[in-house]
Amino acid sequence: MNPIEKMKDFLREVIIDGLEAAKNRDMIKFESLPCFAIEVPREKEHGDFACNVAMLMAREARMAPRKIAEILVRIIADTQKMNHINRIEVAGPGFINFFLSNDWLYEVPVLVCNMGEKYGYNEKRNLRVQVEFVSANPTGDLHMGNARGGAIGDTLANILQRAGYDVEREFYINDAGNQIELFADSLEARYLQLTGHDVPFPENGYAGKDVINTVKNIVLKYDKDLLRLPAEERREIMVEYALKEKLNYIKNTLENFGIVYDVWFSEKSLHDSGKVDQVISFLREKGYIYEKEGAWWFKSTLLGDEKDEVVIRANGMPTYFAADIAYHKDKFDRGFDWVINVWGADHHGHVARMKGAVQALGYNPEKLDILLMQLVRLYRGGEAVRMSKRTGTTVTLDELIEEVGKDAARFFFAMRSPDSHLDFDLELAKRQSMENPVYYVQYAHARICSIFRQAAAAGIGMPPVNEIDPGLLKEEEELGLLRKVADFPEEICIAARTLAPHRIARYVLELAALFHSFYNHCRVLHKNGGLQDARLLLVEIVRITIKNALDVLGVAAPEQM
RNA sequence: GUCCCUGUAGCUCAGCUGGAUAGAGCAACGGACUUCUAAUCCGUAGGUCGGGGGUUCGAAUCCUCCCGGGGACGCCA
Repeated sequence: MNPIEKMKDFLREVIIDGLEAAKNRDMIKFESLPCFAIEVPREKEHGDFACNVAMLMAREARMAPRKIAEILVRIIADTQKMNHINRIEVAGPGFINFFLSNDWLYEVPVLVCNMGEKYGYNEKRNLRVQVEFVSANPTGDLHMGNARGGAIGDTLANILQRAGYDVEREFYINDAGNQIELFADSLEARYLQLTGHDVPFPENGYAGKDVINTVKNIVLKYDKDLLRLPAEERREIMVEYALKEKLNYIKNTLENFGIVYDVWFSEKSLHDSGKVDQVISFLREKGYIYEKEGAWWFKSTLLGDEKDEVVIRANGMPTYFAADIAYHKDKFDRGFDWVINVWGADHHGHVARMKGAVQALGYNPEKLDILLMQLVRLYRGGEAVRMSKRTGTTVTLDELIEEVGKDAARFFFAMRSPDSHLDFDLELAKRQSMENPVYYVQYAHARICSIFRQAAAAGIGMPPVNEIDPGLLKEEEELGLLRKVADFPEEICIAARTLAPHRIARYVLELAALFHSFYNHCRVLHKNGGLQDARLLLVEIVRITIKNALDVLGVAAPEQM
């Protein structure tokens, strides 16, 4: 399933057996084994895998690290059968470097071919994880921050699925609270304006043209009929209409961006069902809620936060935070083993009290991970563009997809660490295609497809895998590709563990680079039948891996460019 | 003022739970197409990892203090 992990486990066993043997012979003294690492050295001269155990044991064993390593290496060489291992050496401050024979790499093609589009998936863990992301306000267009959140969240969800988790994608709909009131005010003002009344627009209202368009649709549907209704009723009808339209728009746009959710969760439903009230009562009974200046406060300072937070306003209305507590209770009640929220960094102040609330509710706050993503700053030809729904001066996700393309946009967002502040220059992204490395990767895939087209045209087909001898692949470029392909499942695991979607973008770039290099150095189609078959097999597994990695990123793998 | 992120090659960024001589792309310069797509490859050059101190066998990575950039600190979400 995971060639790298398999090999690491094997070496780990070899080392532990060796250490036990040394202990039994009184050659190295130690009580317990340290938590040592088997890692892949950066330098090729340092072997295929390296181990730091000797350095970690030096203190307890009262022995120089190199000395420990030398004893261990000798014992391993004596007692182990040394299958897979060509040689072991001690290097640097006490690293033990393993040089493997290539036979383990030659097992990779069969594995990849058999797994096909499933290559990259690890064993099931029987753990359910929920990823909530984007959760944009349904009062406006999707902006660049939502785009980044979408790319990061969806890619992360894909990674977790392949790491063996059962994943659900969720969008939290903020269809309640103050902003909806403000949304209603904005709709009301626009409606009255469009039907010939001279009314002022609310100061902090949603001034974007998208709201005007929505109200134009309302006018098309109802004409001036709504004027005859009481304001409250009119507002209700308009909000319902507008939310429906907006959500529809959000859903469609995100689908165009390659994102499909399992669950759309309504904040309003938490209020309507009484779950917000219930959770506040619960916390009140537990002593986490107190009254001050007419409002009810959550005592988050008890749980490590800097300041307490209002949950029920003096006017009796619950805050967004109150609903969010109920929402997270609901998440854990649904039985998720791991809950991940992708939030913009502007919400970071909310993290500590959210975790505190989860703890107060009696759940393990470590099961909640909040992935903060730094904000996107948008530029157009070097000039900063302010992103605000209210002022309406923003580039929407639709426009981004239209201008830059889904694949380039998703790759671009996924390529960078969530922690990096992202300056996105639209002019640059459009003009300089070389700065969209997505083409580089897609081109590798298309090139491989082209080889198979050429082969087919010449009547050449790839024999069944078990009739091919991968051992004929001996060039440095070939071995490097095998090795890189073998890395993929492990790369997925690391990306999942560290919540680092950008690792996959970098991985597939490196894989594509190795392929392009191979392509320029080795011919696939030539006279020698055996080597030709082996190389066809090699590029086939590279193609599968590129395709699968691009799938993780939500980027298409074209067969022709 | 407090908190979060960030500072690595000219530019944009990697660097996994501390590991060996800090990497990639773009830009620059020099090469490679009668041969499976040159949207490619090969080579050269480019660094005080913002700065000081500390922790240890070992620090770009961890701690601390400064300096610079972004963001958050509301009975908004």
